[in-house]
Amino acid sequence: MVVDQSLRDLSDAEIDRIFAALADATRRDILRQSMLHDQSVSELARNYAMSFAAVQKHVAVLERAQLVTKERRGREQIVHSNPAALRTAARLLDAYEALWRDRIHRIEAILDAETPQSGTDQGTQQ
Amino acid sequence: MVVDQSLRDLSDAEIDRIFAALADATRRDILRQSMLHDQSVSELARNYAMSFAAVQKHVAVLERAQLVTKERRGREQIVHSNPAALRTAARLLDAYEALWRDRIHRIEAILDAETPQSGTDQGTQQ
DNA sequence: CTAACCTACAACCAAATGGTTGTAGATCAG
DNA sequence: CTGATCTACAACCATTTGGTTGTAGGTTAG
Repeated sequence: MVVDQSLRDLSDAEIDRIFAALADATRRDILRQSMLHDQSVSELARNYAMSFAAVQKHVAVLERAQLVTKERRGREQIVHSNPAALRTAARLLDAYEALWRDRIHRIEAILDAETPQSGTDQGTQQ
Repeated sequence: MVVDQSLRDLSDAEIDRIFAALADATRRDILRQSMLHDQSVSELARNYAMSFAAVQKHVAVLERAQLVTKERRGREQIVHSNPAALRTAARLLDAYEALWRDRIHRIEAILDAETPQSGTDQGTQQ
């Protein structure tokens, strides 16, 4: 799958940017809003009790993390969400969870080796 | 499922802490190490080109995000990973992705309504 | 053209972050 | 007991972050 390859290509800095961008409730909401439907920066800004410039900065953070893209339309800048980056982050977390599952399996394997069954005993030390 | 409930219960601040904790390569590696097997803070610290105190702080960040827990064992503090918090984050990202899928479906529904079939042409203006 | 609107960006500020060093308390080994 | 080890925590520093206000330029409406 192509998804796996994109995971390999991710630099630490890129992953840093994605998670850092997600670590703010306002930005998560902006991302959510822009996933529901594309909106201009000023449309987005009206939803929040902060200045337009602050929202503009939040959008810039999401953009550097490639979670959204901007597209000029006349005097407006339309914010499009980019689900690919989001999916990348989700798959990365899945990979960490897989480590855990591997660990569980390793432990189970050890336990199996220590309690060799009832019949085929500890005779595999070659 | 219990997982869904835990998603509802998550405050913005808790989610902030989880993603912020993940937004640092050293912390992600500490998390990874502690998923492979439980280790003391000083064992973990030997892997990184920074002071023990710095690693201690990173572990504290992971702990506040509930991505790891610490357990005293004699003079050592053993770091255990907590896959539940990781899973929570992954499910949260899945929820965002679901928004996107809903949007696609909404658009498809609109397109279906506008092009009623291939046979019964543009005759639907009531 | 003029006014309103949308955006970009700089300058500034307070608070958080990521690192350091240093000090001190427990615990273990000999 | 003594010394080495593991941890906790404070103080400090540079940088980043999240907010503000202000200025300026491009675009649209009337």
